[in-house]
Amino acid sequence: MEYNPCKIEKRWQKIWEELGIFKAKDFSKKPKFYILDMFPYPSAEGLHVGHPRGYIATDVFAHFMRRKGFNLLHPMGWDAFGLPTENYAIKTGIHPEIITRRNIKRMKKQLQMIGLSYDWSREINTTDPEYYKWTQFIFLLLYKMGLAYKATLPINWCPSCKTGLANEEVIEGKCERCGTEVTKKDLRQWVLKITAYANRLLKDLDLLDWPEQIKEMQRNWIGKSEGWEIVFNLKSQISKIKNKIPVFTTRTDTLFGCTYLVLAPEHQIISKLKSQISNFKSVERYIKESKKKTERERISEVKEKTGIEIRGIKAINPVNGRAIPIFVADYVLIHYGTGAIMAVPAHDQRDFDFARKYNLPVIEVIKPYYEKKESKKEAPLIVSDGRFDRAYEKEGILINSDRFTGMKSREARERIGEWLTKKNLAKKAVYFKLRDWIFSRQRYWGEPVPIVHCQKCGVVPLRKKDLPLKLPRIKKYLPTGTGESPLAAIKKWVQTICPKCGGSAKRETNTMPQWAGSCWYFIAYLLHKNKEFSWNRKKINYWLPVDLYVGGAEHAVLHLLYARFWTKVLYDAGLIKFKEPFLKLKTLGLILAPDGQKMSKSRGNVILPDEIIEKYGADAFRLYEMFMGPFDEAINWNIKGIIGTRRFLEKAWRLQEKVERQGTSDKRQDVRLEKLIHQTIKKVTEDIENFKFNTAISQLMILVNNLQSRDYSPQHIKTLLLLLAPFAPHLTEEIWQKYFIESSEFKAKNSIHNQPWPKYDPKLVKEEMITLVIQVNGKVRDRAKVEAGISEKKAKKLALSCEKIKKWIKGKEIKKVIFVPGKLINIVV
RNA sequence: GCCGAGGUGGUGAAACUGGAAAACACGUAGGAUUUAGGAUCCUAUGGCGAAAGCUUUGUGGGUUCAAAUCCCACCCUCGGCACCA
Repeated sequence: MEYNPCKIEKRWQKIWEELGIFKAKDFSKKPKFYILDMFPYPSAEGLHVGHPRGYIATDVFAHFMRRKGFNLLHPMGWDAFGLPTENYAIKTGIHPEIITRRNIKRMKKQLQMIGLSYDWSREINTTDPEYYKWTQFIFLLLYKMGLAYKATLPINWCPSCKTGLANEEVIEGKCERCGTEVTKKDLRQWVLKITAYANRLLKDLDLLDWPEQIKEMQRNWIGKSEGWEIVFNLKSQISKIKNKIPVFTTRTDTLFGCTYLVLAPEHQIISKLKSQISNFKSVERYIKESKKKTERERISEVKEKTGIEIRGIKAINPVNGRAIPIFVADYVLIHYGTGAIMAVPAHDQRDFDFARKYNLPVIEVIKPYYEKKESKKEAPLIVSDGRFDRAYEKEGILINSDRFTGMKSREARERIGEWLTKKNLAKKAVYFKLRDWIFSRQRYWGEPVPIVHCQKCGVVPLRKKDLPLKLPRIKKYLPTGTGESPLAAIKKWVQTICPKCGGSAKRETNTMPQWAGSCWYFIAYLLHKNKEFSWNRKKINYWLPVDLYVGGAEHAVLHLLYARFWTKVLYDAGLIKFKEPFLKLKTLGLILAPDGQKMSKSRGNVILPDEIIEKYGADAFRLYEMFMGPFDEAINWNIKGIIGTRRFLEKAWRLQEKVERQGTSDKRQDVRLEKLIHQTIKKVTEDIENFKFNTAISQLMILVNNLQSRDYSPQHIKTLLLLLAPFAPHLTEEIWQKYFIESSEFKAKNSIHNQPWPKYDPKLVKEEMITLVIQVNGKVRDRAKVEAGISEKKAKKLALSCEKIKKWIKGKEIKKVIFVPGKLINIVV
C-alpha cells in the first residue's frame, strides 16, 4: 500500500466540493466565526510558493474552529483592479478584463490544488460591475457626507512620456520607462477626508486584538501630537504692513533657543511677501529645484540639508523680541503643522545640521538633569573645541531662558505657552501626521468615479439607480498626454446628461485607486450575487465583524487603516453596527526565494507551488509551509525541508498497516503512550490557537515516532488522524474513511473534517517524574530523576549527597540554596 | 532619514513567566537490510579536548544565585514610508 498523494488528493477535493462540506450556512444555532484572508491580486505570474502560507494557516485554523463547533465563514476573492494589469494591457493590447479573467482562473486552480476549504460559492471580484456598483455607492455616500472633495494636488509627471506616474514607477527620481527626470504636475483630484476620523482611528485601536507592533505603526502614522501654535510677527525693511507666521511646536520650552524660522517651499506667504523679499529670484529658483525631489529625499538626513534665506524680512521671537532670520528649506514639509517651524538648533538635530551649514547661532536652553548615577554616562552634549557636536533633544532644566530658567521642561512648556496665550501670540493646538487620502488615479483599470460635471449644476453625483457606472470598453489604454485618464479620450462616454437638470454634462474621468475595492470587501462576501442591489443587513449583522484576519505585515498601515476608515463611515451612515472591521489580526512573514530576495519574475527566482505539489503532494506542501518556521517571520524557501514533511506523512501512512491487520476493536493500553497522546492533544490544540503551527507539527512528529516504535492500538491512530486532519486533510480523510467509517458511501457527516476536536485529560498530561537540575554557582553539575512534587528539603538532601556535587562544594561554605520547584536546585558557595 | 521587526549549530528552527541552550526537521558520518541502487531502520552529530572539563545565542558592557530572555551602547538584515498591492 503505497502513499500516492496525487490520486488521493484529487479525489477528495472533488468529493468535498460536490458535497459542499465547507459551505458556510447563513444563520445557525452554532456560534459564528468569520475568518478572512487578505485577498490576492490576480497577477500574470500566478501564485508562487510564498502566497499560500497565510491561506494554509487560515485553512488549518478554519478546520480547527469548524471542529470546535463553530459555524464558519471562510471565503476568498480577487482584488483585481490595478497598475500591473493595466501596464500588461498597454504592452500586449489585450483587454484588462480578459487578462484578469485568465489570471484568476489560473490562480484559483492553484489554490484548489492545495485543498483549501474555502466556500467558493461566495467568490468575489472587485472588477465585476456587480461588485463595484457597491464601491461606487460607498463613494457617493462619502461624497454626500462631505468626506470627498476636490483639490489641486501634484502628481509625478514624466515630461517625455507625458504621463502621470505612480511612486513605484519613479526610480531614483527618474521615469522607470524612459529615464527622464520626473517632475510634478498639478491636477484636480478627489481627496477623502480621512483626517476627520483621525481621533477615532487612533482611539479605537485600543479595542482591537492586533499585534502591538502593528497598532504602534498605525499610531505613528496617524501621528497625533499635542502642542502649541505660536505666532511670529514679521518685520519688513520696506513695508509697514503687519504680517505674521504661525508655527507649530511641541517644545515651547525651547523657545528661547529659537534662532531662525524655516518655511516649507510651498508656503503661501512667500509669494504674498514677494515685494518685500530682496532676493526673490533666488528664492524662486530654490523652490523650483526642490519640486524635483521626492519627499523622502527632502527629509533624509543622509543628504545635506539645503535652504535659502529670505532677505528683507525678519521674524520676531515672541519670548524675547529678538529679530531672527527666515529661511526656506525643503526639509520642512507643507502638509504637516503650519508648514513652518521655529528652529532650535541646540535641541533639534535637523535644525542643528542646518544651523551649522549656514553658520547660524546655537543657543543652549535645556540642560539635562543628572539624576543619580545612570545618566552620568549619557553625556548628552559632547563639547569639542568649545562647540556642540549634536543637539540635545530630550527634556531637562531650562537655562538662558529669562524668568523660566531653572524650570523643568514639562512645566516650562505649559508656562511659556500660557504666557504667550495671554499676549495672544499662542494657542494650544493638536496636529496629526495623517493626511487626507488622494483618491483619484489617472488610469483606466479602476472603478469610474460616479460623478458628472454639469455646466449649470456643477459637480453632480449619480443616483443609485445609475449604478454601476460601467467602465467603457476601449481599444487603447495608452496615456492621453494631458495627464488625464485614458477615459477622457472616449468622447461618447464622457459626454452625458446631468442627472439633476437633464442638461449636457461631462463625466468624471478619474478612476479610484486599487484600495477602494479592498476597503469593504469583507462585507462584499455577504452581498454576493445580490441582484436587487440591496444592502443585506440580516446577513451582515449575523456574520460581521471579521473575527480573525490574516495577511502580510506590509499592509500594516495603508490597507488596514483605509478599511477601518470606511468601516467607520459606514457605521456613521447607519449601514453597519460595528465600528471596527477586524477584531483580531495575525500577520505573517514573507517567504523569500532561496537567495533571500523577494520572489519575482524579473529576478527569475520564482518557485511555483504546482511543481512542488505534483512531486510531494498538497499535504506535504501544506505541512512544510507551516513547519518551516514561526508564522510571523520572514523565511527563505528551501526545498530540502519538504522532504522531512513528506517522510513524516509516509510514516503516518504506514501506521495503518497494523489497523489493517488487527481491526479497529483492539484496545491495548500503554500508559506511556496514553500520556503522550494526551500531551499531544494539549500541545496541538494550544499551538493552533496561538498560530504556532511549527511546534504543533513537531509534536505530531514526536507522536508518530513514538507510535512507530511502540505497541500502539487503533485508537491511538484515530486520535492522531483527528489532530493531523487540519494540516493534512487528504491523507487523514483517506485513512479515516477506510477504517473508521462503516458505510462505504461517503456522507458529509462522516468526513473527518466534521468530527469533533479531541479533548485531553488534564490528569494524564502531567508527568510524575521529572529531572531535577542540580547547579553549583549557577552551573549545571548533575541531574537526578525525582518525583515531580519533591520538597525543597528532600531536594537539598539529595543534591548534597550526589558524588559530583560533593566534589564541587568540598571545602567551601554554602552561602545560599535556591530551589525552583519542579525544575532545579542551585547551591551557591 | 523616520517608524516597525529581527539576529541562536553546516541549514530551517525550539526554548512558557529569567531557571537543562539547540526539541523537531534537513544535511553529514558510521552501521543494519539489499545482488546493487533507492527506500527503510538504528547510532552519532554546536565548538575545543584523549578525558576530566572548558566554551557557545550579532558585538561590547551591566543587573542577577541564574540571562537567548531584563537594561545600556553599537553593528548587521528585513518590512513600511502615503499613486505597487
